[in-house]
Amino acid sequence: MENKKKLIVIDGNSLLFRAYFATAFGGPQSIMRSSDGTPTNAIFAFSNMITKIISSFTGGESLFVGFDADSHTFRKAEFDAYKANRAPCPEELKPQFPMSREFLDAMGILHYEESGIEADDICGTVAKLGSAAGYEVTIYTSDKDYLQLVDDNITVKLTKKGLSVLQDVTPLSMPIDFGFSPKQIIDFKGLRGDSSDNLPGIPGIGDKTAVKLINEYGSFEQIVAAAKDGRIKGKVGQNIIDNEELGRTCYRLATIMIDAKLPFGLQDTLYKGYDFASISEFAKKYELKQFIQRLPPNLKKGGDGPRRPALKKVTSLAGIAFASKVGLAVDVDEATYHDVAPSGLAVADQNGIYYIDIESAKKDEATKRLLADPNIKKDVYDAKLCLLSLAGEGLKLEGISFDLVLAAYILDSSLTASARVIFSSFGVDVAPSKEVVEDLGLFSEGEIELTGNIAYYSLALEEKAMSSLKEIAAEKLYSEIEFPLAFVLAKMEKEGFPLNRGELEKIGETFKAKRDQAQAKVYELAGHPFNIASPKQVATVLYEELKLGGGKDKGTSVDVLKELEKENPIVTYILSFRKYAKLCGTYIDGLIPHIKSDGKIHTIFNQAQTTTGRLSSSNPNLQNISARDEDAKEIRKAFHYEDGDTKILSLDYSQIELRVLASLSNCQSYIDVFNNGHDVHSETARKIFNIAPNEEVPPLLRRRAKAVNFAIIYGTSPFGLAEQIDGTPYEASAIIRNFYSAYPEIGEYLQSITDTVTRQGYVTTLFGRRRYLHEINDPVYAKREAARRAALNAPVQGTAADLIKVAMLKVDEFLSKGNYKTKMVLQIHDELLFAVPSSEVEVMLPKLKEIMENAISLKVKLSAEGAYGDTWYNAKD
DNA sequence: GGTTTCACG
DNA sequence: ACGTACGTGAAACCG
Repeated sequence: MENKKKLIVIDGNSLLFRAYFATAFGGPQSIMRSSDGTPTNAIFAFSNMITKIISSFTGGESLFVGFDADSHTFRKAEFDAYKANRAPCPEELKPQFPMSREFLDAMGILHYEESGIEADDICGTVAKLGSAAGYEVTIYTSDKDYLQLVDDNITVKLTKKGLSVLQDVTPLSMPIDFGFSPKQIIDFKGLRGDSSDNLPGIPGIGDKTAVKLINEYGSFEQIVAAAKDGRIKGKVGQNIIDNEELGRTCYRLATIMIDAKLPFGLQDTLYKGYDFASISEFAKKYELKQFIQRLPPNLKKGGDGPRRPALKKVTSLAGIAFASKVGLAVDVDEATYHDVAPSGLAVADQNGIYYIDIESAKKDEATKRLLADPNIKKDVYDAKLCLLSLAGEGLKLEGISFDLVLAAYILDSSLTASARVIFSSFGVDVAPSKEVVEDLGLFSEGEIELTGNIAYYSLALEEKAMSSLKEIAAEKLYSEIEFPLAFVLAKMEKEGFPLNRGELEKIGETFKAKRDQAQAKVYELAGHPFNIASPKQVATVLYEELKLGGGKDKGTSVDVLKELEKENPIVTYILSFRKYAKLCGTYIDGLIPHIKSDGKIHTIFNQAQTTTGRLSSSNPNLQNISARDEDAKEIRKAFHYEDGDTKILSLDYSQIELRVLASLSNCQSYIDVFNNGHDVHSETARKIFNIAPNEEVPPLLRRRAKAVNFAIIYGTSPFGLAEQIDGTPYEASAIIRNFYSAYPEIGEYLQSITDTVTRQGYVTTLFGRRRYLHEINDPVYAKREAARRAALNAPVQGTAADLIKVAMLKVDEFLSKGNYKTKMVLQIHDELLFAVPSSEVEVMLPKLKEIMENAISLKVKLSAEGAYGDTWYNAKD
């Protein structure tokens, strides 16, 4: 069969309505909006649908969207009640109609509307033009009237549920699904009417009668004739005769025009691709963050964005005269660069982009010289990844001068760490455009082009990024903290942290045994086996079968199950199963594949991930190894060095976030608690519960005070605190009031944060790291409040993150300059772990403690506590 | 791919 | 009257 040209026709009104209601779950108050309150839910779903449709385009397809212009149509002129029963358009949808046209313009998609005729007349005309010209036409709509257009070339895709479930209607499927042929939908509407358009049809005729009559007599006119000559008996026949004209009117109104005069032709519907600058501006304007990622790069029109030279694939860099500063990118998977070798690398300057495969690079003296030459500066995207993935292939890299991902992270920590999104924030698309991929002819070559673009634009954007950093007064945060830290983290990742596989497996055996015991008890008490790992099945057993907690499904989280424990011992066993299953899955079976041939785990420290400035750890995450639960922390015993010499030193900041809060708020009485070496939770308990200095603080009150201190950092709410202290919100708010009267400066400080974020839309840490809270002025109260709490927490959590980063830099400098063998191996937010050979054990603890405590100067003393251990488990007092 | 649960700070 | 702690990553389920 020949390949027919494709034409997609979309009823814009119909789809936008669908898009709105498919995403307006919580009512108008909770729909998605941009930060100025503009509703964007329908646009979000509509644009996703369009990108999904065009994602299958390979070039040469046509695409058209028709809209209603207004309610003045020829149908309304003929029949005053036409569509008179329509519910008014939701207020939140109205502004999204012009936005959808804005979207289509930005995407380069032809759309049209005209006063007097409706979207279906425009779409019908375009579809039939396409059909006549032999196109394979697909119409997207939720309106069944369109079925009259179905022919050998036209398929209608009816939305069934939301926007994702579609029913294909073809000439073959129509009689099966609807009981008549496409043309007969009009006859059907003449008889039956259409309640959504307020067309009454013939009184007394419903779906069944209409289908029956159509099958018996064929068309509306033939049915009228049959009624008149008595072939249709009884009330039905009489009704047809009495309402002949009304039926005929309905018939006419249900007929879609296929000969509307349009000011454009079929050839104008050819989709020529989108302009990246226009569409990224649109996405930015309405804060559609994920949208850019979904854009099919092969449909981007070339020539937009800053110009760049064509990429050349080479097997040697010999003879190429590069500038003294180049852009460099490594073609490697960012999640597995410790294990999986890169495919190649790209080097670029203003005049050229060169890609060399990894095997050639390893053999090429010119490449090795360029990479290792500290005098040839390299601008990169993700220095740590470049450094380590090349090192893994024996390629030395020196002279890294700029890291775009870190600069972008400081400029906006909320951007997702995907290269395409980050570069798009500078107005550049690094995904290769259609022309380029076509020239190369091979899909896999896309990665090569991407690498080349990243190399080129990392260099090209340095100046722009640096001046933006200067504008927000964050160039020091970049150049004195984040950029140098990348090299420290690279060392830590490369060094790794030892984990003994055999011992871990042995610990795993005991966990598995306990898990299986718990499972057996659960099955026994439930009377049958089921999947305890499935929250749904657990809920069925607990609430439906055993009728616990009154038989009402309250969820299956730990808090809920703890409540139900006294009702039935099965709950205890379910909790036990959960715990051991989690340990086996995540910490035994999950960690084993990450142990490399050197007996170590090499995590990845994500430096441009969190919104607050913290690091995160992945592949695997070594920042959440069990520490609280007695059984679970046994796992830490398997982390140790095998040489019988190296000890693990753990040093952690005590109450770092509360100290930061004391300093930021300049609350002298709170500062004094720390500077006098007192226990902050006990002192807080004394203040808020009025405990005399000569009295002991009861453990319960200390626990409650601790919860209060945390509540303050997290953005207090009486309800949330009440939950934590097992009290009432009333009690909790009294306690919070007591706290603020004891430490008034803290209350004033937190209020100032609320004011600041509401006014300027972001908050900053002590080092000028910003966090934007776009939702702070959201019309939805809950979103606004969530943003406010995050804003209260961000300066505290973020300053603590900045602080330990400075400490890490100072520690690294100390260890390097002193030529010590001690290595810094892990960072866990307020804690640093070191591998210390016995020869250095004596000097290290006090020295590192001192460096950490004096890393920066706050209004409050810092304190770091630590201990050595043979294993991670023992590295504490 | 989104949701639930749970490990950490 | 709202709906209720901040920041992460991994595994498993489920549609």
